[in-house]
Amino acid sequence: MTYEPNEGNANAIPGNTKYHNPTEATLERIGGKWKTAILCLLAEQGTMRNGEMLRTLSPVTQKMLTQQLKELEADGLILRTVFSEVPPKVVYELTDSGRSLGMVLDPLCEWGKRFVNTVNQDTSTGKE
Amino acid sequence: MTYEPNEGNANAIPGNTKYHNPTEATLERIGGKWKTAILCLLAEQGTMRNGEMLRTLSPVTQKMLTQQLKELEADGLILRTVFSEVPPKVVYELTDSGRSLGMVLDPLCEWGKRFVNTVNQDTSTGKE
DNA sequence: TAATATAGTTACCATTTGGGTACGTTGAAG
DNA sequence: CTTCAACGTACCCAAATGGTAACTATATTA
Repeated sequence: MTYEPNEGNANAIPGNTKYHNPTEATLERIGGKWKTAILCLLAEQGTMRNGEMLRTLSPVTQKMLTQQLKELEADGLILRTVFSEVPPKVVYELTDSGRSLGMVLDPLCEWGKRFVNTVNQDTSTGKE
Repeated sequence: MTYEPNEGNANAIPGNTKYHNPTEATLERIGGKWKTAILCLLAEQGTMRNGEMLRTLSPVTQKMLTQQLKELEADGLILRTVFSEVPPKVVYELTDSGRSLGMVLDPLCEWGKRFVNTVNQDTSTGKE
């Protein structure tokens, strides 16, 4: 009942050869370099403008921010609203779907804190 | 209380410039292509040998499997036991730390199932 | 003598992801 | 006429990740 493996089980994603289970589908959507940070910010602030995020998430670059926001929007996790003003104004906020991610991001964060406190120090993956 | 952003907050990881929050630390450990599937299998089966996983996770390749298992071991999530026999025998199982990941993988899986059922069809990220 | 089984390793290539720098748009302010 | 603010896009490069095929070791079996 925990992770639900690949093909042939009730949770396999029909017609999808890309993931082996729903877990990977989720990971693919929150896996970008700045995505959890962005989702975090929006969850806390409600709405935010491009410039605000750029400053808050520094040293993210405009390009990376735009890219991550686009992907999150394409996945229906955030809403982008453009105001036809000059200078331009664009506001981002979570959709219901994006808000529902709290349920998964919370445990991720909790585990991360515990992990860092016990195993501690960047054993990570042996890379770098 | 949800995602906990970067630098300067109580959950920032000390001396670590690699992640912005504990969530990313977790993601880095479960983010490999076959890792959730492997953790899944081990959670269900208890212990497994290399060959078993190779068959069960097909079409994973030996190289990828070895690589993912090595990383999981380095991160303290699984235990690798070698029996000095011929032909060789190696057995893998979850550590306590690895077992505790159920808490985070479960919600990931649940969200993935719901996501697929609602937004459905691979909107994914616009790539591919 | 040669094939078998197990659990890898190594070299090499392709794809994906992340990142840097420069440029574009628009109307108002100086 | 030039500059600024706000929000991007285009182009190009580097690093990380995923994947394929060939090679290794050794006791046992045929």
